[in-house]
Amino acid sequence: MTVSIPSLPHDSDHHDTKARILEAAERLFMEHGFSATSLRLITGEAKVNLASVNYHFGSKEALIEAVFTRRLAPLNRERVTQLNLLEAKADGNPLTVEQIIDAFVMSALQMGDDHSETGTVFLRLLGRAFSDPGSGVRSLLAKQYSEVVARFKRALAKALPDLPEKELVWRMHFMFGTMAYTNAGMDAIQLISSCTSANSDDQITILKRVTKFLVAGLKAPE
Amino acid sequence: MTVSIPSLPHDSDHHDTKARILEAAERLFMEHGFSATSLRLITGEAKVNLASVNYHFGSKEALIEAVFTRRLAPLNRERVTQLNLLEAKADGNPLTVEQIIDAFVMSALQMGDDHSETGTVFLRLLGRAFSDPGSGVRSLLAKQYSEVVARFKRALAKALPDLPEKELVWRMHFMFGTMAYTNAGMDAIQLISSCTSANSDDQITILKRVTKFLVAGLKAPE
DNA sequence: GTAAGATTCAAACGACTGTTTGAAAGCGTA
DNA sequence: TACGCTTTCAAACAGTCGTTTGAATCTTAC
Repeated sequence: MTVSIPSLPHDSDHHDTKARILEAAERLFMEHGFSATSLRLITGEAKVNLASVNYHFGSKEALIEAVFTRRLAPLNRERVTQLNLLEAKADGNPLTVEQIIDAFVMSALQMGDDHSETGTVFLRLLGRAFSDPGSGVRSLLAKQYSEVVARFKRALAKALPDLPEKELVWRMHFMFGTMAYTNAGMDAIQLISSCTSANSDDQITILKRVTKFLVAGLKAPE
Repeated sequence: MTVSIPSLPHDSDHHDTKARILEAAERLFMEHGFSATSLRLITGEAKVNLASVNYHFGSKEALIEAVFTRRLAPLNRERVTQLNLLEAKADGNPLTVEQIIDAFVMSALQMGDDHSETGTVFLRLLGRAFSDPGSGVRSLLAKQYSEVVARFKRALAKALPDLPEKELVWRMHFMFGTMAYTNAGMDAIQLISSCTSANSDDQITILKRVTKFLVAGLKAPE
């Protein structure tokens, strides 16, 4: 069906079918949500046959899981690595809350840079998924996040020795909420800004802002 | 089709069709999302005929809007009222950030009490809607929120005179994110709490926690 | 070359979607 | 009772959904 060039030299921009499905799905899931994104839309955008998603992934549900595991696993591995690095450098001394949150937030940024534009797309998708009720997405996220969350909880407990555990758990919950929403609705900032002056900032500035916000919230006096 | 009692005395628990649709829709939208909730599921749960939703509301999209406007308008009116009350009592003196956030957060709680259980259902639904990409839900929320957001932004700017406007806008953005996520994922707290000790708190305790978190974030030093 | 296996393709499957229809039923009023 | 109006109802509409199928095509190795 390719009319213009019968056989371009299987060069760049031609990923294999599987990867093209993953990329199109990632972006479209972010734009329209999971249940509102049809396989026909995905395969149409990826320029692959409809049946190939079932051939390569088995089902739509499995495709959703594949979209997440592809990016989430490396991201959370990086986060734990960064935290380990910090603690090794601190040599027993407790880290500051700033350092810990920085390790968590900025790892996401690095992933964003690694994969250029597609990384930020995934970050927003991640925010969406956290509040998506359907299917097994939530339980999948729980599994993928349980390790890194436990790790950061331990570090934060050491940095905030006077904060009861229950209080810490809730504040981490709020923290995840802020991040999820910030990622998901980066474009929705216009909802609350009458002037459009806030849009000109790049992602790193925004992440520094959210870090400052989160650190203050976590350190709030009892 | 009602087998047990042919004609119960059209007494309590029989709202009119319109209200029963709204209540069933509110709960099911929260549980499964918007596009994943079919009209047949709603009308089945509400025990009304399938066609009645198109008869009373016109379309599914219009039903979604009706679900929101029914609760959001009074809620935001209450928020503005509370803020006006505080400023009148302060007699020209600037309010504290605590007072302002309290007015915003606790108004939601009052609505939760007014309608008993259904209020909290709507609060979670609201969180969902904020990150729902599909349809015109977002733009509807923008319209419903624009007034109250502008009002609280003005109050916060007076309470935080040293904070640049752009910074304030972003911190309000984070604040909305935290609240949306807290409402949406109250059940998802188990994601990050290995022990299930945190679930026993009632809603007012949680809201006091989130208020403390938000106030600290908003007052974070530049 | 041919055969075997992996992959793509167009077409169709049954199930489900939101919406429409026209008749049936309820209901207040004259 | 008979009327007009509102509301309910079962049935069907056209369309989309995820998935399956079997043949066509590509790839690799002998």
